[in-house]
Amino acid sequence: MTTIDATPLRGTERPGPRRQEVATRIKEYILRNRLKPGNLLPTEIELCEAVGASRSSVREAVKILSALDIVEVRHGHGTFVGRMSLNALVESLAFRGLLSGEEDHHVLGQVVDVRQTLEQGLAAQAIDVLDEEHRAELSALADEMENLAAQGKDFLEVDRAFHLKLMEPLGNDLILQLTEAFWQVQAIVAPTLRTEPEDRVITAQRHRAIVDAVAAGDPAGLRSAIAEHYAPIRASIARAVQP
Amino acid sequence: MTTIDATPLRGTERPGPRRQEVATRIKEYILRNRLKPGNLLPTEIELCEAVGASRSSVREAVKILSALDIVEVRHGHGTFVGRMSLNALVESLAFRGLLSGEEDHHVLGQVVDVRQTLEQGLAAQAIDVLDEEHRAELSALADEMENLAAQGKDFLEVDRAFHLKLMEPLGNDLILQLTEAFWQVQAIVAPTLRTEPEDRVITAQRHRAIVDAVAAGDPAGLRSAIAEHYAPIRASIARAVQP
DNA sequence: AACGATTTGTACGTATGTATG
DNA sequence: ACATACATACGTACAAATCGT
Repeated sequence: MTTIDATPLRGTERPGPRRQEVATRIKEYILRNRLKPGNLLPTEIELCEAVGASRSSVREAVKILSALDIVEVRHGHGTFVGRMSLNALVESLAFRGLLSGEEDHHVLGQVVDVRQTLEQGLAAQAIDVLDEEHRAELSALADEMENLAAQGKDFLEVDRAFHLKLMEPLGNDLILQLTEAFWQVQAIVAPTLRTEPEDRVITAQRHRAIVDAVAAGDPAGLRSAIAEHYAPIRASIARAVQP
Repeated sequence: MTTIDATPLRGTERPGPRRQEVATRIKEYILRNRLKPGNLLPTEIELCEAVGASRSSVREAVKILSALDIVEVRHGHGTFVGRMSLNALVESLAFRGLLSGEEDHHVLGQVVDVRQTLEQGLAAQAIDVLDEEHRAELSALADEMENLAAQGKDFLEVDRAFHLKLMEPLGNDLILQLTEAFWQVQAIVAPTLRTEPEDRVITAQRHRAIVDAVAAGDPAGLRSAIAEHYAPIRASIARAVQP
């Protein structure tokens, strides 16, 4: 049932590198056979025969696709259709941020801009779809932040959960994954800043303000609460540029 | 001057696959030496010696990094620090869209949501920073769209230029690249829809409305003009689900 | 628990294509 | 035209992980 169009790469036509050709064929195979995430792909050797390439080339192509989470390779088991996460975006952006963050942190600042824009832009409709249960969970997370901040501890995971919970009821997977991705990028790049302990207390309070604005059903208030929530990190970035 | 910390991977410690180890080392090398995009990296053979891995592992690692545009390889020339584009996001998201687009087009719909959210959220400040020259260019692009639409032609490139020009004066590289990336994803996935010729005429007119709102300095009008601009593609998606 | 079959991971060798001088 | 340096491609052999018997 090997159906990878075994046309032997007619004649001299060789547009790009071999691995790119192979990667394209594998993607076409997935589309043509309507495979879904988690489905098994042919073995490397079968792919070699099907596409007429060496195993090295096939492997390099598969590694490219796995870096994009289009496929997922499990040692000793097989190659599967990937989960299509935004891992590639995170890795790429995070590295860019680390590279630029040695001097200024302008990439980090841009990430904060995007996060704020998305959350503010979706705030109004978030209020409409947030039910009582969601509001209670957000409030509980804000409580937890305030407790941890009072103890001088950080609350990375709680913060992550908060922002995801805020966007979750919109029912848009992509927005949820972008929220997650940009949060991760900030979590990776931000530690290169020195963070003031009092900033954490302020940040916890600002999350409380967001919850309050949601409960009050006040879109404009929510937008400004979100903006103020990002003020401490912006201040840290500004401090880092001119210390 | 090879400085890739040639610790021979002490003893039995082998957390992940070899290529992941190598990829991490290469990233560390770039960061440690403060390399910038375009700078030359050591040759594959030098990397092999430095990290104590075989050619195959090094190549697979480099291919992963090149898929993320962290490095860029030029045949017969060498390996360089990459341009850090969002190519990985485009490839990953576009494939996801194609995969889901065989039945419904919910991924395409989510991409449209994100594009609209970003543009609406930035519309207000875009008005503030757009100068006369920008407005003239936007107007010229809208003219061009209307002309092409009247002739029944498509205007993909003009549309792309329009949306980039709208976000350009904000001075945020990341937002510009996200605009470009999501546009590309839509351009790749949308052709799987059948597009009505009259939709193009309407879309051209909606771009004109955006220009007018910018010229009038009317943020609320601009936001609704942007929303209406995406109406035709939303309608196409809805038609595709139940034809 | 142990073994073998299957599949991916790593290593090495050789030849070829490509860009630079 | 030639030489050098580099990436590309192929093939083979063996190691490591997973699964079923």
